[in-house]
Amino acid sequence: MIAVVGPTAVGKSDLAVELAGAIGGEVVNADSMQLYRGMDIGTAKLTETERRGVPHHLLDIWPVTERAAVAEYQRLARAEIDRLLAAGRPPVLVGGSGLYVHATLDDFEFPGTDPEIRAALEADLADLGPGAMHVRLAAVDPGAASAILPSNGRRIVRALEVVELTGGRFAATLPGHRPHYPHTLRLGLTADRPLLDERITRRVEVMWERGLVDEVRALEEVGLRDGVTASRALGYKQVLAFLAGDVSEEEAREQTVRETKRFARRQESWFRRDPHVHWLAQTGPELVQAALELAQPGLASGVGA
RNA sequence: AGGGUCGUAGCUCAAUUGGCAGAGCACCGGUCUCCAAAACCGGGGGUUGGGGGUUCAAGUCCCUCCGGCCCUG
Repeated sequence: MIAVVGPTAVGKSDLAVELAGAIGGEVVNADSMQLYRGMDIGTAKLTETERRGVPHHLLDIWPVTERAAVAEYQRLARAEIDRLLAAGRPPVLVGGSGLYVHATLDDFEFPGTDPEIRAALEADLADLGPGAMHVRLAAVDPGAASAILPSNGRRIVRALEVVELTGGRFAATLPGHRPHYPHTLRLGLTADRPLLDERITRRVEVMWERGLVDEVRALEEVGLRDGVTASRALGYKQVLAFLAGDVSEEEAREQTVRETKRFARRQESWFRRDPHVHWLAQTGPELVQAALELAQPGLASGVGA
């Protein structure tokens, strides 16, 4: 199996198609926002033509109203990967959602979740603020409390949920990178800052040209505004603000560019920590060649693993 | 040309009667166990347009030069 990771707009999707085509594999999506049905332009989802006949999995599986869940994704992704491996079709996992990739590729177990407990805790957070919730966490799980900053309401709520649900402690630090799938090549794509920034700017411009605003309008009809996760996606959030009259269209586009650049930086810092990643900075045909050279020995011993 | 007004971080602007030059955004870095395109944290940044003067002390007061804007001719 091959995994292609890296910041947004470096060219992961295209490389994944090239690689899958070259080795007779199939693509598995690891992009949290491409999981949503109808979010095409803003997530830069490859078109049918661009997929060039290579089967893609885990795209368009959730309605925009659904709240995303890593654990659910992990289940789906591993099922898909296992199926492909069994069929002798090397999976090419591609996406920039660090947590999703990590949870799929490495040993990573999520404690459960409970909608009622969660809702109650979120209500408390809204009423009392993160500071008070942090005090509460410190009383039941001092270890988690010391690892989570008092200002980070979201993580505090999750920690309290896990403690309440399991009666145990909340692991507030990520597990190491112990591969769940042996013989997996992790390719990281990078580009120099100025180049990446330019690509991001151009990509956002193209999204507007292709009709992102109309896409968001259509999704608004099916409940995008109520989608806790989807409504916060880059581009979508800004266009929703424009449609609500809070900002001008120009501001919405500029904000999207800025936020996307910041996001790309967070993605890089996430993947940089994974010691298994082989980084590639080439572009064009050289990139595919370099990637394949790394992939071939891995495949020779890894198919069917 | 004369009169007025402004000039402070990359950008927009703060800074009592003269008293340690700051904030937002941008930029850079980090954290991350079910909303992760999320949520959160840290950091570097300045000859206060130039020069001179007054003062223990000048972004602030005085002179001069440069630049922008406004009014008048």
